Parts: sequence; C-alpha cells; structure tokens
Amino acid sequence: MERALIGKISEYEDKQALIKGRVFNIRNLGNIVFLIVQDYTGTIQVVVDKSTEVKTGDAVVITGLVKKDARAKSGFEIKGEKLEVVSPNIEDLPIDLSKEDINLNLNTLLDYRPLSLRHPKVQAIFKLYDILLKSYEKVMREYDFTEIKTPKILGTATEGGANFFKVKYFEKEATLAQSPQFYKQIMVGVLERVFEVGSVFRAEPHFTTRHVNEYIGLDAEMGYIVDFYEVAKTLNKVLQQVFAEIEKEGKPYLDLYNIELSKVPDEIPFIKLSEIKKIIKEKYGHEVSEGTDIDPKGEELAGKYAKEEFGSDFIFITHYPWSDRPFYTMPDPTNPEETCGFDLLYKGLEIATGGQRIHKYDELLSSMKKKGIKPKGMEFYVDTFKYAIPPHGGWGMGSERIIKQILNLESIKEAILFPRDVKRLIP
RNA sequence: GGGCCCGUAGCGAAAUUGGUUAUCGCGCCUCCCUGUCACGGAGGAGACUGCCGGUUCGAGUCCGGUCGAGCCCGCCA
Repeated sequence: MERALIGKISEYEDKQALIKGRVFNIRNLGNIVFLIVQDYTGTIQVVVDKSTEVKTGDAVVITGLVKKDARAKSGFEIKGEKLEVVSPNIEDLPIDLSKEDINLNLNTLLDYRPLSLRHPKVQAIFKLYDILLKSYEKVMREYDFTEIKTPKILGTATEGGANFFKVKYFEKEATLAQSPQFYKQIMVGVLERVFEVGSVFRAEPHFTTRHVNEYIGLDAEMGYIVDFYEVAKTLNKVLQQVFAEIEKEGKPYLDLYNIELSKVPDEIPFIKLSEIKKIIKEKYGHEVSEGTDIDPKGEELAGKYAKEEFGSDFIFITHYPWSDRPFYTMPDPTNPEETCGFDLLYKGLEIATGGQRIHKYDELLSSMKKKGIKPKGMEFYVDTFKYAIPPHGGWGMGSERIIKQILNLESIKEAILFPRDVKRLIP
C-alpha cells in the first residue's frame, strides 16, 4: 500500500490507509488507547488495541481504516489495525515533546536541538522561515534581480573593523565574509540588479537576544538609481509581497503562536535620525547622545512611535552620521556629515540597513582615506570603479530577525536551527 | 570588552530571618479507567542542591574561588 500523508488523510475517508510517522503522544484510557502520530504534514489520532506495544517517540508504520469522527480533534481518526515499530526509541526523551508548549530554558532548548526541533511549535518557526526564503527569492526575481552566490572565504575584510573570523587557507590567511558587499557592488556593473541569500559571519562577542555570529543575510544591490529612496521603496514593495506570501502560506504556523501577521504599509514612513531622536526625547523622555545611532531602547520607542503615529510596524530611519557608516556609503550632498541611507525597523528592531553607495573612483578613494582604510588587498574591488560603475545602492537584511519579530520570539537563536554564538559551536 | 542576574531529580520551578526526612508540576515505572485530546485516578522510583574551600552547633540558603548558563550595554542584521 502507498503511504498516506497525514495532512491529506481526509482523502482516505472510509478507506484503508497506511501512515508513517512518529508517536507524538499516547493517551491510554484502559480499554481504549489513543496514539497521536506525527509526520511532516501534520498529526492524526489513531485508536489502537490496549495490547499494542509502542512508546512515545517511536517511529511507526500503521495501517487502518480512516473514519470521519467529530470526537477526534482533526475531525478524522484511524482505527489502527496493524502497527509496526520501524525504529524504536531506545531511551526516554530528556525533554517532553508531547505538550502544546515546549517550555524549556534557551540553553536546554539548544543543547537538545536534534530533539527540540521535533516539537510542532519549533518546527513551525522553520516552516515559516522556508516560506520567507522561498518568497524572497521569488519576489526578487519578479523585480528582475538575478540571484547570485558570492564567496564566503575572502582575502580581505569587507566591512572594516576587527569583527571578522580568520581561517587558515593553505599557505595564506583568509577571512570569513562579513557581507557580500564588494561582490554585489561589482555585480551591479554586470547584471545591474542582483540579490543573494547567504551566510554572513560576524566575530563580535555579543550577548543579546538579537545577535548571533553566523546568520543568513538577504542582500540586494541595484544600479542606475536616482537616490536611496528608490532603494528603500523597492525594499518596501518586496517586503509587502513577501509578507503577503507568508500570510497566505504560513497561516497554520502563525496560528500556533496566535500571531496576527503585521501589514506592510504601501508607504513605510521615513524619518530622519535627528528627528526621531527629538521625538523620542520629547514624547517618551528618552535621550540619546548626539552624532550617534539611537540605542536599543530608542529603537523600541521609534517602533512605538511608528505604531502610534502611522499605525505601522515598520519605519525607515534615514540620514545616519557618516562617521558611523562604512566607507562605501554615499554622503548626503547637502550635508556630508550625514549619509544617503536608512535602517529599517520592524517592531522596534533593526532588520535591514541600506542606502546609496559611492560609485565614483576618486570619491571612493578619498572616503577610504578619511576612514583610514588602505586599498591594499582590495584592488579588485576598488579598481572596478575605474570602469564606470553606475549610481547604485542596496540593502542587507537579517532573515532570522524577521522571523523573530514576526513570531515575537524571545531570542533570535530560536529562529536558527543550530545557532552559533560566542559560547556555542555545538551542536 | 564592561555590567547584572542565575546554577536544586530527565524537564520546568519552590524552599520564611541559616534549623530537623529538600517541596510541587511535567515526564518515567506499576495498577485502575471505552472517547481522551495538557485525559483522569491511586501508588512508586528518581537529587551527595554544578564543583572546591571557608564561616557556623548547623549551609540549598552566608563568604571566597572555580566551572557553566542567561540577560543588559557596546556593535550590528
């Protein structure tokens, strides 16, 4: 008999079906025993004889008659006739997966990752993540971006600073990519519009609920732009469609978390950094020092302001100080202390950074000089600008941060299968 | 890198100002229960309270060290 998927069990009403899956829970009422069996499409209740030998966690193959039954939660149940344990659980599970909520400390959740991932609510995170990646790639192509994959083992750091990992590379020393920045800019000179979904490595020893040392960046870069607003507005449209796809396909997973998905407005509001700083000081009494980015508390308040003032979970903060941004950032021609760029906040957390880049060779060189960056080792990048790179810009977006914010997860690490942080290299 | 908290059965937690046999829930084992769905009921096993040292008649509780974990700041996506 062919395998019947639990998610499509209604198609087998009043017929024999063969299901394969894991025993999620057992409810033994004496003369009647209910098994909750889980496969990758869902769960189903199976009624079995009290003499059946089976334990929670066993991988089983069951055949039986599928009946419509209002007494079962999904409306269907299987009268189990034959049950084979194809792979038994040889040890009691160290964590309890049979309850609606998994309720573990983060440390336990991650230490037992191979098992905690089996819980439906944990799985839901990664089903949504799958939808996010799929729709991002789909929507970007609709906007004529070409998907590229750039190297992650690099000869030079892309973002400056000291926050890159060093690795041995034969006789040389290499660094792990902090971003695809150089390569996507180079590719603007080739394909005009490119995007990448790829690993980003950051060697910062951070201890927060929103940082990890390896994450998946959703990058994009586009040529012949008029200004950075064109980039931001493209990102706005992309997100709107991505969220529409998540709404459409992710309903069952969002429901597990009782989440009403945020609406991405047609026009996410823009506000200058200097302005939002004034507002959060006057409105919420939170002061941030001059000439720098707002702190996490300030971001939270900026998110609150966006919600109260514009009814939006999203807000673009623009014109960050040039001193805070990387050397390739385009300074504002009307005020070179500020930059032509933005951060995108979602529910008070930065999920993307973007803006216009410097595209003229000599401006790039002088910018590097001002930042004290030597072109040595990055000639392949710098020299490209001798050969007419069009005005361009793009963004980098944190995919896991989006999922964290959608589901209101406590930590970004919950949105990563096997997260890497300062202390965690295993599993 | 700076700061703040926390380590108690497999898991999640409790334990008055230091005081007798370390408590509860889940899970596990045994038994009862034909409609449960966080099933229910009865009973049981399971902890040298992270580790080392100190103070004290007495330490899960106080002190020092050590190992482990979490969070905040910085930095960023």
